Amino acid sequence: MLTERQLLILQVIIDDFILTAQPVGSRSISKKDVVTFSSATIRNEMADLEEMGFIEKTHSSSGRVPSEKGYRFYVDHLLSPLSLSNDEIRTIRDAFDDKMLEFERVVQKSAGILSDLTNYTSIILGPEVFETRLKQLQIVPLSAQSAIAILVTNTGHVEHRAFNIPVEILSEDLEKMVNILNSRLQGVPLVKLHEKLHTEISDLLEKHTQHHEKAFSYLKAALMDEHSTKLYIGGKTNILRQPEFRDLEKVRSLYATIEKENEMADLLRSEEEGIHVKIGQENSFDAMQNCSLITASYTLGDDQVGTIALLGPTRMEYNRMFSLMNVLSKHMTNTFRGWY
Amino acid sequence: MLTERQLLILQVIIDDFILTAQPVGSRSISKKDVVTFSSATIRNEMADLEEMGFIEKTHSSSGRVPSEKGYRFYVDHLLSPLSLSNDEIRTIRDAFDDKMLEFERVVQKSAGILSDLTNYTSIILGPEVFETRLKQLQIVPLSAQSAIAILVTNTGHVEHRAFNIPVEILSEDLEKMVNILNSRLQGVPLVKLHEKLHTEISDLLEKHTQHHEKAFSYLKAALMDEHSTKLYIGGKTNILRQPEFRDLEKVRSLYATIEKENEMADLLRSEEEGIHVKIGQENSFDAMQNCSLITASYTLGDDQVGTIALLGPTRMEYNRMFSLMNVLSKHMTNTFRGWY
DNA sequence: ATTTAGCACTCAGTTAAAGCGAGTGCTAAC
DNA sequence: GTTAGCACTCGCTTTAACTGAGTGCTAAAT
Repeated sequence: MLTERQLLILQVIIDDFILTAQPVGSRSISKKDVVTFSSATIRNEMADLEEMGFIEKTHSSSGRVPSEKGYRFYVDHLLSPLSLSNDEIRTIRDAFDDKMLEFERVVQKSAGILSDLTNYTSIILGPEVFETRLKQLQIVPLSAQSAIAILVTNTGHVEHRAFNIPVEILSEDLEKMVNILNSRLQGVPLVKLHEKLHTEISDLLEKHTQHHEKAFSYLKAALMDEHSTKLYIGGKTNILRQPEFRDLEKVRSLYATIEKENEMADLLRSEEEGIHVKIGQENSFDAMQNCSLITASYTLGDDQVGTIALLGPTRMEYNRMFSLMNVLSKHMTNTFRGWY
Repeated sequence: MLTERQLLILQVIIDDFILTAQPVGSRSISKKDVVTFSSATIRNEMADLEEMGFIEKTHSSSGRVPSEKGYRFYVDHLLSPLSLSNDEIRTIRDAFDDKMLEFERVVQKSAGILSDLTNYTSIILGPEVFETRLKQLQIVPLSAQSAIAILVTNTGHVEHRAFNIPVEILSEDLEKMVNILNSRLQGVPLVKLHEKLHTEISDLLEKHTQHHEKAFSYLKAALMDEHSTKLYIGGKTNILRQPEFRDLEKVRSLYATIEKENEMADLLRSEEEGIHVKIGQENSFDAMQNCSLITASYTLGDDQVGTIALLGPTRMEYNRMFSLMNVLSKHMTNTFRGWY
């Protein structure tokens, strides 16, 4: 177990390193006024802390740098909650002040705020689509040969897709069909739309002419695209600000990782509710070796959970980040509350 | 005026530098088998070319590097048209093979292809919205208090916006209003929508109850957002591949410039039809000092003109880029042909 | 038994000097 | 007009010396 003094020293080292990104030496620790003992004593303690694996040297005669184990301990035990500055509070409040009524806008804005306030890269994952249901289907004819199918969900999400109208189909037929589909499919969860379409199709075909078959297949193709959960990313170029990413190769590989939308989404999805951190190696991706990923959950409606995440170097201002993400996720949840 | 030999030497220097990014020396030029004369002769000629401002030294005893004037001359007079490789042709053809019916998709895909094929950053500007007209307005009620306004244009573009329904308004009223608006506004150019709304408003108010006023103002707010021409950017991170952007500060400032959507859009908009290059200083932005911007126009419908652009270091493979952008813009124009 | 002062040692980083090599400009011969 | 030859330039790379922040260890002080 760590003594009080070791705890203090570890805290000072990590705080200092987070601020300066420079290895911390015994002398600079002894200069802090919370520290009353000499640099020699600190050196002894540091040797112990190093043996226990909380800190490391970058070379034999360098100051100490937190190890991942050190960060983990820091996050778990040494984090003093930090209250946000007035500026930060104001920024967030103002952003949520003007009534936003669309999920996309809220999320986009949140991602922007988070990355601006932190200088890291923010990633927001929408909630699972399990619960999203079809609200209405609409067809807007553009010309004799083409039309746009518009799909509106109960969450206010709108998807649309242009498609060709086979020549033999009249616009009244199309309209009739949409009416039927609407009456049958309203309230159906999007994920079940495909299967439902298949079961409904037989009814429709019996009742109507063969022309419907073709129009229907077109319409289906138009609507059955991906309803995948999208990732919203903010402050991508902030990565370039971090001294640990001086190396372009690292930046490149990190970008490559972030851009794998599916894998990123899976990663975020797998997080539990509440605020969590994955430090360095705890992240599965190689390119994230020197990164920490802080995740927090927000709630949309009663039970749909989404994730906001912050990607930065392991040397992050964890306590400020925690406060920020906490406040932001609450704002998001509040904004969404009672929407559906 | 330049002699044949000087032209040849200039050509070889620029071709070589484009390939290697290294200053080109007289000896390496003399080794090419199109070159029959000795390095000493070449040195003399290079001295002349330098005096005329077509090439430069990076230091007193270095090989030569093309100056911006050199690039300009090269682009204007020395460019041998290059036919694309089969791979490139296939990539483009395949991409345009599956019938895309939405402007956004086509443009997004084109930007992707262009940046993938070139390893530079592609920027595509949509056509002016002058001609875009309202096709249909629709309201989908989500709940008693909220609804989504959907606006479809004759170009198949869909915009939507959620808005609150004031308590005193019934959904029938809303519906009635949308019907009226549709009958009045169909075919109105989007840019005139705002003014038109103001002239129509008096009619409406006379004919109907005061409640409409409030609903109308909400609806108006929902629809009157920006219909600004969007920029589609592809291969942003390709910038990092270029050796001239080893310096993170340059990358940062270039990103900052690109992300100023409005200024970028203005820049592209100001280009004339056809293919053009702006080399280095010819670009107004400071951050683009070492960059060239190649622009090409495409046509949508009969007269709406948009711009595709390629941003890279001045040391670009101009001839390949010209061919690519030529082919791509034609493909785009073809795809759009007869849509509206 | 801790704590601390003192000192030898380590090592990244900086500076300075030396050597290398790609390239030039000039001159004199072809 | 062209070319071979040669002295010269200058960015790079290597090597060596120096600096300074920092360590570990020992012995004295508390």
